[in-house]
Amino acid sequence: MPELEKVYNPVEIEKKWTAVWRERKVFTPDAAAVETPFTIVLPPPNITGSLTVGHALGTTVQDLLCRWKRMKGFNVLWLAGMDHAGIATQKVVERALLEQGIAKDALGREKFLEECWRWKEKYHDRIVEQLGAIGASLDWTRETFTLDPGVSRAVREVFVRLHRKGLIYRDRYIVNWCPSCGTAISDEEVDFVETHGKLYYIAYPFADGGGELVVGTTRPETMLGDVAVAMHPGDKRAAALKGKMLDLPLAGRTIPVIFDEAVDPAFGTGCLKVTPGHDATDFLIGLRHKLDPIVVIDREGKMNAEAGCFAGLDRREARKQVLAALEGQGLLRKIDDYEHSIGHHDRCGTAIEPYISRQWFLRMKTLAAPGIEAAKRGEVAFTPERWGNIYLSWMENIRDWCISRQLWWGHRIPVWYCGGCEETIVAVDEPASCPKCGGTKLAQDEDVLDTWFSSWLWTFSPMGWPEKTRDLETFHPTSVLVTGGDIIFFWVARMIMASLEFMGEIPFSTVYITGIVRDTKGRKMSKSLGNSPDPIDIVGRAGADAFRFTLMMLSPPGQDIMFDESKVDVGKHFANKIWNAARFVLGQEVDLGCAEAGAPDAFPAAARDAGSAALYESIFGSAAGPEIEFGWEDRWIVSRLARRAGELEQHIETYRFDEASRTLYDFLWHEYCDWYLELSKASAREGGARGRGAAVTARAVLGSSMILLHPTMPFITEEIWSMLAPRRGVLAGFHFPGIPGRCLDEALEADVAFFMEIVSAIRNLRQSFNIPPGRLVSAVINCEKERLRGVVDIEAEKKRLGRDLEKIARECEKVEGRLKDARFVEKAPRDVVEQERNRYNEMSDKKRRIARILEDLG
RNA sequence: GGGCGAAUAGCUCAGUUGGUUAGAGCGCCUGCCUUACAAGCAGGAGGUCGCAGGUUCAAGUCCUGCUUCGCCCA
Repeated sequence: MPELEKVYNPVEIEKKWTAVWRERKVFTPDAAAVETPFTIVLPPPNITGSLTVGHALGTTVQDLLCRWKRMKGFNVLWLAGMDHAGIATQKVVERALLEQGIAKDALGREKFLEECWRWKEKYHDRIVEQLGAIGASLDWTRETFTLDPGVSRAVREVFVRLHRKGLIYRDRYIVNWCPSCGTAISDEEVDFVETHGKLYYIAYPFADGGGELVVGTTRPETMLGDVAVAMHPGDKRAAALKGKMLDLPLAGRTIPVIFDEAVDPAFGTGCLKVTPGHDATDFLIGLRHKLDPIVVIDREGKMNAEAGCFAGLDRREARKQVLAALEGQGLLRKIDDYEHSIGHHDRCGTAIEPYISRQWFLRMKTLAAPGIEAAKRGEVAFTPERWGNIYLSWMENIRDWCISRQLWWGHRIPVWYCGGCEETIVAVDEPASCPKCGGTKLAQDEDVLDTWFSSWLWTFSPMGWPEKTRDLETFHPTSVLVTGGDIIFFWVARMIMASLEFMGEIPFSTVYITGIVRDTKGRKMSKSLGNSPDPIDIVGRAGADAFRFTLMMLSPPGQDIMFDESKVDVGKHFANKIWNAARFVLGQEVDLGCAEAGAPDAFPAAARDAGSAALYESIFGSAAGPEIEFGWEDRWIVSRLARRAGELEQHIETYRFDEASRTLYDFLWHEYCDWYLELSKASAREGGARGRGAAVTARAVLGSSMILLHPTMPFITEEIWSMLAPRRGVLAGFHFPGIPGRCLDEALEADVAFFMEIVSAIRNLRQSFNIPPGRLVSAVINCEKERLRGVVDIEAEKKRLGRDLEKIARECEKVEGRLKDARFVEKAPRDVVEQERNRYNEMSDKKRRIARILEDLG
């Protein structure tokens, strides 16, 4: 037996097993295998940077499920991959280049893309390293990148099919425009930020000279693009104002007064300036009233020629100058403080500019319908359930998806325009010539697709779709999707729609939504904030197992986690505890006979009936030598093991990873180490048949614990397993039949629980009577005061017992009152009443005992 | 404005369909280097479960209202 370090040192051990697993290809499933498949696709991390603690949480959950299922005998595929993350990556590469003094536009599209690919390689390798460090049992042989040719082909295929169906269209429309990134973005990419702003009241004089209308606006600079002033048709002033024209100040134009239901009569003065070029609501009003938009702000957020003397100004500067000009003309009536939400680009924080431009859109309503049905029928279930409602409410109010982006990094839109006849050609592969005029001057659309337009195919595009592959047949639909609630709209909902549309089946049956990992200030841990420790550093300091265990223990479903690295100590201590238990068990010098090889027949039948021997056989293949005898404590711990194993299974199957880790922790630390191993030391000292019984049990229970714990703490369990059962192969690939049900012994467990209570009581007395730990005491405690005087602080003891007595008397009264209440006896279930009676008897007994001791103490 | 989540020990959190004296880890106090583990062992202190009502034989748990914090949607 090798000498084991006193303190568990994970670094070398983790490195070793990572290599062994890779070498043995434990995590690469065979699509042709007959076992039931279990599939998870890794939410492809963005290659913008390295992973955060939040990723570590999601990865651990997935790994736990995969390892659990693998040991249960499933054919497990956990698919690895990464996302090109269009706008996010383009942004970081742009910034990195700028730091070297290189502008993106000066570099040109080709060169810039080369830079992006270089970036991708670097962070790809980093992420692979990180995932490996936390023990992810991913299948890297099937690894996919969202810009891989196969995926790209799938993306184009999808675009063409949707276009053919009439679901993809191109239109000039008002979109969310990021002036800083210079691209359109989808509604989902806009974050609304509550802002202290102003509401400006501006007077628009009537063109015929009589009076004025005052409009309230938060964006005075857009007035230069006003085309009307709108009021609610029910407004009292409506009749009088019909057909009236207004002079638009600063612009030298006249605009009509119009009436539209969309105006909120209670807001401001009830008069709304209509600016279709720069507001989504106004755009729709403009359409309804056939008013052409006037655009006054350009794509960079500067005023254009339409803005007259304000042309060239930044939109913020323009606001100041417009207000000053209005003030000068005496038209600025009032300024109120005003709290409102302003949309910002979620990637760069720039205030969004509603902007009219020609973009590609995807009609979502028809795609959403089957996705809504699937969730309502329960074919796709969310955990925790409430996320299902969030998904449904979004799906039911779904809007068209703007899928084109004015970026370089991404899937180029598969559309070509003919220079000869202006024909638009939508095709999977680049056409050689125009099918209409035969011209060869074809130019591909300059834009790329939204990143999510490739990730929404993620459950099937990496498996080779649109080809009918063996992988697709075996592993689709996938089993569980593990991800954060923040990308339900971006990703989860769209995957459900894509899979139903193109595969004709759901992408996954369960969506497990993890909590969000926050720092101690409550901020989400993110790359951009830079407030997440690198998982690799935590692993380096505490070990992957400790980190994983802590994450699982800290994450009740649906709750965010306030993470602080000091919390990992729980896991670190636990790993050390396990290590030392193993050190103790493996160090016991007991002759186990044919510990691993040899015939099980060598066992006496009686011994084989005992749970621990049966267990030993089931794990190690055969059992110890002929002479073996088990004690009650052996049967007890085996019974506890069986019970805990059942609880664990229950918890994992219901995604209660916090409960699962607690179960393992309590069992191993308290039941196995604190009670069982301590009890078994006496039997071990006895030696002989009894000693062997204890040793076999200690090993068997440790062995099964390693199996049960492996999905949570893969490295340390693998290491201990390799010492415990060196000929049984790697634990990661071990199929475990489960703990035999006959190991359970309820009566024995109850007896031992009682025994434990007595032992605790004696320890308590011992401590309060200051009896040295080394001294053996008789279990019959004599409380005659004369003998105790001098040894015991009698006053302190009396005080303590007095408190106990008070508490128990109070409780006793409560129970008594309950039992005397006829309504309780009549209405409460029989067993509850019975239980209360027993409690009453027990407590009044205890009350008498304490009172007697107090009396004895004087 | 609508929806959702949270409020339990000094700190971070459990407490699944209402039913023993509300638990854990950390921190704190006391005693122990008991030959697996001081990252440990044994014992202990500490909570009117955010507030106010209600339902019930019985409420941390269910209902209503309110307060504070956080998130999502408009």
